[in-house]
Amino acid sequence: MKPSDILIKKLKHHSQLDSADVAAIRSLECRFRELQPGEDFIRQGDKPTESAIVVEGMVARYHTLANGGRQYISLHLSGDWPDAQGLFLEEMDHSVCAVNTASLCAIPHKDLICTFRARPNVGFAVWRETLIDASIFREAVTNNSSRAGMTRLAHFFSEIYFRSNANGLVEKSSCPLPLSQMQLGETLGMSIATVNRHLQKLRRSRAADLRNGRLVVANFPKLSSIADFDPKYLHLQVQPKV
Amino acid sequence: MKPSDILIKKLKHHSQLDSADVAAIRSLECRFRELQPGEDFIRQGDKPTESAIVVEGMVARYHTLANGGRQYISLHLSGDWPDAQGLFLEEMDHSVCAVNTASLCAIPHKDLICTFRARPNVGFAVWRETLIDASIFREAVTNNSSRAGMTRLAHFFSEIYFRSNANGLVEKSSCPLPLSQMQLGETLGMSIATVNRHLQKLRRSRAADLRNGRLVVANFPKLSSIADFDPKYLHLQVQPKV
DNA sequence: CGGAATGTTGATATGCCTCAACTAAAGTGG
DNA sequence: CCACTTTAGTTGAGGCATATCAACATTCCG
Repeated sequence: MKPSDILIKKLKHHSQLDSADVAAIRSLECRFRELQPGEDFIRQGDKPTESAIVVEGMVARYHTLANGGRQYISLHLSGDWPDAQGLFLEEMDHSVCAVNTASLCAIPHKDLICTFRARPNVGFAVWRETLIDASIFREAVTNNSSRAGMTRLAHFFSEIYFRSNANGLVEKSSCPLPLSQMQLGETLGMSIATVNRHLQKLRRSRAADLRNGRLVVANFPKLSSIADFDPKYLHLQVQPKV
Repeated sequence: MKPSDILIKKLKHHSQLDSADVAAIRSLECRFRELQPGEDFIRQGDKPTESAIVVEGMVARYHTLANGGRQYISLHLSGDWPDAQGLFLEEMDHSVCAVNTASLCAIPHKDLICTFRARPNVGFAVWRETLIDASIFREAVTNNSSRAGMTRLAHFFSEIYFRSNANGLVEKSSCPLPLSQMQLGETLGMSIATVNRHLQKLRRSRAADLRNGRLVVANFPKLSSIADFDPKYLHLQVQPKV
């Protein structure tokens, strides 16, 4: 599948595009880039000149803290647009790195903006994409601020599983999630020990488990109910087959 | 000052608008609405048809939790656009309420979108505004997830003070912040008791204090340093006079 | 095969939550 | 205008969840 087709498919999840819009997207030139696990795509402080779509693998946004630590903000799957947030910003306020081996496809901002001028609907679709991103950030605020450890972990898993399903990445009730427990902790704002203990509890409850870089969801309804998960904030239509 | 002028001023903080753009914004019809303290402007689940600009007072976004509790996501000052996030979303994933008495000015989505089609630059400016919002959400994730209580409170105060200053709301080293300690707790993900204790410590340190609905910042550099605050994520140019 | 990264477990410490009592301030009605 | 009620702020005691630290097991990788 061509990168632009991945993108078109994603945008069509929530937006109407006519054939001219689709053609405009297809005609965008894009620069391929393969990243090694942990490699940065763009850093806090950089001035972005292009935006990238994830073609394969998983990519993460993160903040670097004063003490050198990391706070992961969001994860991005194939078809996601992890730095559309930089489209109209002078300077990156966060970094974007590959979690596992990932390939991205970068489109210059000027080409994008040119397309948005010519075909406002394409701009609106990408704008909507950035708004859904923002909605995911809001949910992360709520999740990390007001849910107990166990619920928080389960909520995070529910979201990843739900989004992976929408992106066609679920196979045999599991999806890729190549995070270490350390990284999980840096995502959820808890220590590695706590992550480990909650993870074991979740495993024993037979709702979900994280094994070999994959999230295995044995019982999604159970997981969602532990998680207090309501997918409305994802603004998607596709529901996982229970 | 006309509502559209407040908006134009805000957008010009970060975007270039030519005279035709300004004229297009000025020509938008807007419906005034006054809200009582605590009153909702729009609720989670509603289907938004218009977007509002804060003219006066303070407005907040929040999530309603399963247990009936609240998580405040962000605060909005005069000139802010607290539900631009709903512009391209079918259904609100959060609510927006007035914190104190507030007046808003609501513009129908269809008029806005029409303007964006005619004058892409206006759309890009508003888009940028929503991206700055998203950047503030990201910082809230980091603040609430990985900073200790004291630092977290100080960071929140620093942000409000900095943004208020950019919006011309600072007078004699203080700005409006009509939140109860309860609401502060629901913003920062801590209990009211903890908020109270940290607040007192901050007061004793003579960096900042919250009195009579105003945030009084006696020593902004000190507050920022307690807060580990770096305003880059706000993507503004205006710095408070120290 | 050796070393590094990751995961697991236990012991201890501590920050924060919960609850409860109390004070202070603000709003309300007689 | 005062008495009453309500709301917000303050303080203390106790307990729990989570952080921290340390040891050890396991897996991964060169």
